[in-house]
Amino acid sequence: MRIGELAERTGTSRRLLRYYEEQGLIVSERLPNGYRDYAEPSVDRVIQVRGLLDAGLPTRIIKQILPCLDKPRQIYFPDATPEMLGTLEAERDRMTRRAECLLRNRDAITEYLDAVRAYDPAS
Amino acid sequence: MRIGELAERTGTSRRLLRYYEEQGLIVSERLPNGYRDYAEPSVDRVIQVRGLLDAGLPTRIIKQILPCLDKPRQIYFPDATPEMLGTLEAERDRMTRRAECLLRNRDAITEYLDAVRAYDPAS
DNA sequence: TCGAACCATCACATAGATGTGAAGGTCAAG
DNA sequence: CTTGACCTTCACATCTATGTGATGGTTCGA
Repeated sequence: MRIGELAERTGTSRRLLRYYEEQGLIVSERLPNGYRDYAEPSVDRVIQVRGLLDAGLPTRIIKQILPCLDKPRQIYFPDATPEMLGTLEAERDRMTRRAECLLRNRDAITEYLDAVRAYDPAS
Repeated sequence: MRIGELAERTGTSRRLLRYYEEQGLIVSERLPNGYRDYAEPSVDRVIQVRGLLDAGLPTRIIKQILPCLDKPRQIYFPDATPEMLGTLEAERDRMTRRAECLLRNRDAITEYLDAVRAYDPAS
């Protein structure tokens, strides 16, 4: 598919799709006329990327995480240097802390909303 | 305490503490000489703010969430407009989605690491 | 009293994710 | 053959969170 369709299906501007490609987060083939040509899995990939960006990860880190997400699992073991593995572990832990922070605060919001509703059931 | 101590205890630059105050995320008294004077709870507050910023929330939203986090619970019911409650609900749901995204991807990283380690137990 | 170590405000710079628009190529349908 | 809707690259603008440095006031200990 061309960039317009991918943009529409992922709710992402064309500008950003090109940016993600520039950052190495997605790839595209080129049609004979120079247009970008995306395979079907690009849709999920872009959605993944957007979710991670929205959760505060920079493209630099997302790029390192992406190989972990490819199913069918295609692990290029030789590429997995010890530093790389260390980075992944650190990021994984950081993601856990982030998620905990989000859930903790989310629960506080829920509590707050419940309290307000108990006070004024009309809302 | 003055800004230097708060900075040290929260691992945050003085510059950022002043910025958070400007954004309405923290408050401070002033000493007779004009220096900022922070109460003890500011430490936790700053840590909260940093966690939420790191999880991708903009200061604008964090500011709206903060009143939910004050314990002992001090809910200013008259301030709770219906729009405000709607915003809170929406943000709460967004936080849930963010956390899910983080945990999902974190699990994928863990799987990946396990697979690599199964291949080469040395790492 | 002087210097070091705080503090203040203010302005300018940077980096990352994004928007916008210019200038121009491709293609299909009227 | 022209028009409109795509696409390309490139450059510049914007917003937010941050760094950095200038300029100057306060306080405290040698």
